[in-house]
Amino acid sequence: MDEFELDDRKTKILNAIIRNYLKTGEPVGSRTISKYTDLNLSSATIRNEMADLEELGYIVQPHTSAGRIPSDKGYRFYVDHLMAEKDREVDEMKQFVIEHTEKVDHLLQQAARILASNTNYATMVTAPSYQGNKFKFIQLSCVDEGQILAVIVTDGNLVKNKIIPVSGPIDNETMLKLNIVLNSTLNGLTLAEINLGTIARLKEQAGIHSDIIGEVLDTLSEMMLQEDDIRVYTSGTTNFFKYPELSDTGKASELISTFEEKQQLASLVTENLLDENSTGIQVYIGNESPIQTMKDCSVVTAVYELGEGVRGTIGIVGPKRMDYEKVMDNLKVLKNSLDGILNKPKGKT
Amino acid sequence: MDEFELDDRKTKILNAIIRNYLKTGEPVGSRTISKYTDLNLSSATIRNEMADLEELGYIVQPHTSAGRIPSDKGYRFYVDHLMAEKDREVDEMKQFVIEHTEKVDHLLQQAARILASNTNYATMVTAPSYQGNKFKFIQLSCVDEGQILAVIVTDGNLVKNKIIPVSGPIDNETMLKLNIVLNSTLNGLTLAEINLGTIARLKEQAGIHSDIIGEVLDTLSEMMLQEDDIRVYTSGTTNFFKYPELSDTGKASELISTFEEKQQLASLVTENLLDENSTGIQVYIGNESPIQTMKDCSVVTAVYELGEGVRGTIGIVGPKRMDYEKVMDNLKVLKNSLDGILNKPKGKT
DNA sequence: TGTTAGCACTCAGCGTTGTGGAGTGCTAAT
DNA sequence: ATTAGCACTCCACAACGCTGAGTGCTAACA
Repeated sequence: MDEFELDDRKTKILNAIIRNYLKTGEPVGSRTISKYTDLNLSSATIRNEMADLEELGYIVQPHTSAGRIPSDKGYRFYVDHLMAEKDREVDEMKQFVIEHTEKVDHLLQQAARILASNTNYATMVTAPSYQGNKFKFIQLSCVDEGQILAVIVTDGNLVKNKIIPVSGPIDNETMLKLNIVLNSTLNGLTLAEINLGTIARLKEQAGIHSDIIGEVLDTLSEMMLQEDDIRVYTSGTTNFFKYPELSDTGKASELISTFEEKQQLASLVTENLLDENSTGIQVYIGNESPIQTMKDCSVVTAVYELGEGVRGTIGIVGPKRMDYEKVMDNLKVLKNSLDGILNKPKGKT
Repeated sequence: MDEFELDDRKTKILNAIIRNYLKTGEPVGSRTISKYTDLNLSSATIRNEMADLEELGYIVQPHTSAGRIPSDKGYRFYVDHLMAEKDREVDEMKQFVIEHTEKVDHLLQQAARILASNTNYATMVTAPSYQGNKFKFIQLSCVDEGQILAVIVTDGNLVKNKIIPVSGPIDNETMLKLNIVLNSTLNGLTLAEINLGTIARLKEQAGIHSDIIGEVLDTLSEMMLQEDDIRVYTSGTTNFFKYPELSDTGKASELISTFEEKQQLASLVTENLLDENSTGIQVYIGNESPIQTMKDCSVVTAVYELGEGVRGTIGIVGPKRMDYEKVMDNLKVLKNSLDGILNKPKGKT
């Protein structure tokens, strides 16, 4: 649709402007372009074209008699049409992932850190969530007179536990029975598949201990709408200071706050997790981002899938003039490394 | 020792200087003091005394013809001798804690947040660690052919789990036996009390499945030296920008980075956890802090004890001219609220 | 002897000014 | 359609000078 309003020369000029701006961060003037590009045009000609491009909304002028910088629309055009695909920088990362498969927590924190130091932007990695995950195993045990421990394992081998207070002690036999009932009823179900019918049936079978079942199911549903519990690992938030356009007006510090309040980040990221099975990479430019604080930033996210249904997100937040190619490359590589890591045979000898 | 080199008047003047500086953050001049203090002295006299105080090392001059600001030694004298003890600001916090006892994670994050918004400094709260904690309950279960799940509960109701891969399937009976052996042998022991003898005995009883026992014990010891896994919740790191003496030279951004690398914070805090049973509040001024990044800050920490042996730390990091009274008050209150929370009867009706 | 008033000196902070460079838009020539 | 040239705009930055706050020192005073 849009791309027809740009002829070949305009496209080239726009491309040159953006590339240049991405590098320098300074408004770029007509003279610069007239030298930079292969099509040999004088600065005056460029000026005319730039005036057109500005009218079309692809670039803007911070003030009269300054060069031009890309608008959101300009950036969008760039990532959609102009950007080259590359495949480099694969090595380093791949190794890193393979080596540290033991602890998911550390793995992800590491991932965030490397990504940040690689790109010089702020990064975040959300821990896998239980999206559409099936039950594998549930176990209740008495730890104490008034307390029982519920442990829940899902298909992706994610483990969750909760201590449930009960009114009185429960004998071993009841415990065993409850376990059997729970396991046989719930096994193989996804969280979403538990409905009132299931619950009623469970409670019936549990007899006098239906209250415990209730508690257990509560824990389950807690797991479901666990938005607020999503673990988010961040790194390189101070990178915001490296970009004057962000660090100037205290925006950087707002952004850092946002990164500390991991909840918000989580929300940014969950919508991708749910909506799509698209394995693609999402780019939000400026106001396209759902988080207001980031209206002067670009956000690039990717979904990874550790194991069957166990999904998380990687994200990078930087200035609009971020190096999109590099960022997307990095994301792709990391995503590939993480994908299916749980299903792969362990690296141990 | 030191305090004898200061007569009464010098003490009063030093006190006035520091209090004033804490409020304003500006170097304080002789004239200000001559009006501020009750002892009616002219600015000239004050100047003489200030010259003395400077020679003694309690105050310094940022540059000629500027007022004086407290040195580290001055601050130290202040917190040790001059500071008034108060007991206010108890209300708000107490309530907060009582209401949200469900999830420790959230509780602590909340604690950090409130503390930060209360004090306007950066705060951190470390999650409880298993220091000297006793076993209460251990359970192995088969989740899969090649995998068993080990769940460990400690005295403080902290739950830890790990999935252990095994070579072949294990029948239910063996499982049961292993559980019994583990529980009966380990019950009531602290992590430190497991020695080679215990291990040997366990393995012997386990027979052919001693390898599993080995794995379990590995998990246990992992829990022990879990320094690197200490959870740290931070909040208000951007508060550093509120204090020019920190935000100027990019120190703030270094500090924020330090707060992102939670490991370092953990190390700052663990020494208190281990060394002392002192329930006191620690104050590090400037270079007294073990973390180099914080040489221009003061750090105040307190140890809380959620339950028997389940300890964590609360800490506040701010400029040297922080409001020590307020900070220590807040820490005390929060500490009191957290202390013994696990042992208290639940607030539910 | 301790305290005070007065004076000369220092220095950071701030607003003012002016200059240079980069960039634009427009017009006229090619 | 493209280009060269010119006048204009505006930001960035350095230089300047002023002001206010503060000191140290000396001389007078109780």
